[in-house]
Amino acid sequence: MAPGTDRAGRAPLSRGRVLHAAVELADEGGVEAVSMRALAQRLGVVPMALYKHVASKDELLDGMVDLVLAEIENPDPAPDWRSAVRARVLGARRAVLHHRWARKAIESRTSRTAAVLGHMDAVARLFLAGGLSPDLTHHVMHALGNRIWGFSPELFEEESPTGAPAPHPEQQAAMAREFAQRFPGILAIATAATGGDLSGVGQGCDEDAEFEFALDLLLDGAERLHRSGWESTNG
Amino acid sequence: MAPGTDRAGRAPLSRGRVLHAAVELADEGGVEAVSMRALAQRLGVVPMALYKHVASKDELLDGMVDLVLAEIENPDPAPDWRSAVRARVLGARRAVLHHRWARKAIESRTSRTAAVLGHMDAVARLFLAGGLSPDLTHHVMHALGNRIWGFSPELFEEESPTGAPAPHPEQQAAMAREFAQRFPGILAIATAATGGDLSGVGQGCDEDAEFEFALDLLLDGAERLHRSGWESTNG
DNA sequence: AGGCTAGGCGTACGCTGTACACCAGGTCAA
DNA sequence: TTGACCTGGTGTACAGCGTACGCCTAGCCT
Repeated sequence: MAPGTDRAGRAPLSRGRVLHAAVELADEGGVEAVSMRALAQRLGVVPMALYKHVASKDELLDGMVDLVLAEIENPDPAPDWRSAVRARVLGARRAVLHHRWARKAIESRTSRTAAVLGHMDAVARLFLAGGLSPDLTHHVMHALGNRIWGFSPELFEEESPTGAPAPHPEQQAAMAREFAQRFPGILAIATAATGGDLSGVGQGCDEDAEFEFALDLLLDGAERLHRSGWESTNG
Repeated sequence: MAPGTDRAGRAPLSRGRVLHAAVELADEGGVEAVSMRALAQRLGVVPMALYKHVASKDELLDGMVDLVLAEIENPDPAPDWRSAVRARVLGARRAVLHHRWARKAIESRTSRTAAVLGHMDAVARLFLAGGLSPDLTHHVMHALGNRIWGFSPELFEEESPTGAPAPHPEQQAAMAREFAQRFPGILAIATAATGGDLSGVGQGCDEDAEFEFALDLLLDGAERLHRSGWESTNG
């Protein structure tokens, strides 16, 4: 019953501690592992204690995203807007890749925290500083979409090592045959990516290359429009 | 106790009926309104009855997405791959816009149903039929990402008519001033979109125009690379 | 000394998905 | 005709979730 006994070795809670613990939890088990109860347990505290430091789980997730975004380092000034944007976005990508859950978390967020707005603002200003019109910048940022956070929508990705581990090679071959018949287009582009090896179709994508390809495609387009003095048709 | 009395006017359940009811529910209240219990109640049935027709809620959502995708009508054959892809994607967009929840549902889905693969395959084949190499097609489809479903990542969107309805015009003005100071880039591109009117910043985006802009930007890029005989650097 | 406040605790509510056992009605074979 | 079997709807129950509300204690400030 000595004061402080049962709480020995436990620093007092704080918003920062809560957020950092949540990030750790997510790093280990993904966003879905972050529940108020699990988080509280990790902090040696009762669930409701957390609410003295975050208003709700939504706000908790916002804070976690902010923490990830804070990892984005300001890149060296670049000679042109093209490479400046590129560097900033790839910087964001490093931060996001560092936390595998961040993609899903960012996509699910609906409110714009200061950190989120900050990054968007930074990107926008790089375009504007490069001479692009606000109008063109606006459209281009829409076109970039979530890619300003450094990730692409995962069209092909899969994560299904669950259930049937190996449904007989024979049966598997049959499925492959049916797949080839029904979805020849997908098969063609999937094998193109792996150079003929179609085991784990679409699994062998080089995500980094894919991301940079798309980013450059978009920036190329932006540059071309900018140079040709593009103006929005409704302006 | 006459047979069939308590079930009068209730057609027997079926996978189709379950799925359609779920879609209606989502149409009215969004995906988050679709719970097994709510769905069961709408069908005048006990929750567990649904599990005789769908394996799990995940599978239910898959089925709902399939239903939306089935609304995509095959467009008339186009003279060139460019407009063929464009037509198909805009067709998907019509279907997805018809169900406001579909975007979120598609994004959240992890497994690829036949309908999903079918659409991806159709798009891929349009590229291939147009003469694009499988390799380029693969990259371009990655670059298109979720846009092949007809929607862009919603960078700016918001839906927060909750809570504080009007935090005093004076206070609002102060917030606007602070916003302008901290995020001048965002402000610039937002006002560019609305032509100077900054009430409801970023809210006045013409989503359709924005989508087509991005789509054309990507297709332009693809066309250019195709014409210049692009080959992937790692091939 | 007395009150205020910040912060952790405990209980409880309503919601979620779904496992498991049961049971009525229909079909089909013996 | 009888009994087995399958299909599909029912009921109960469980574990987990976010969080509203009230209590209690320690420290600070007047």
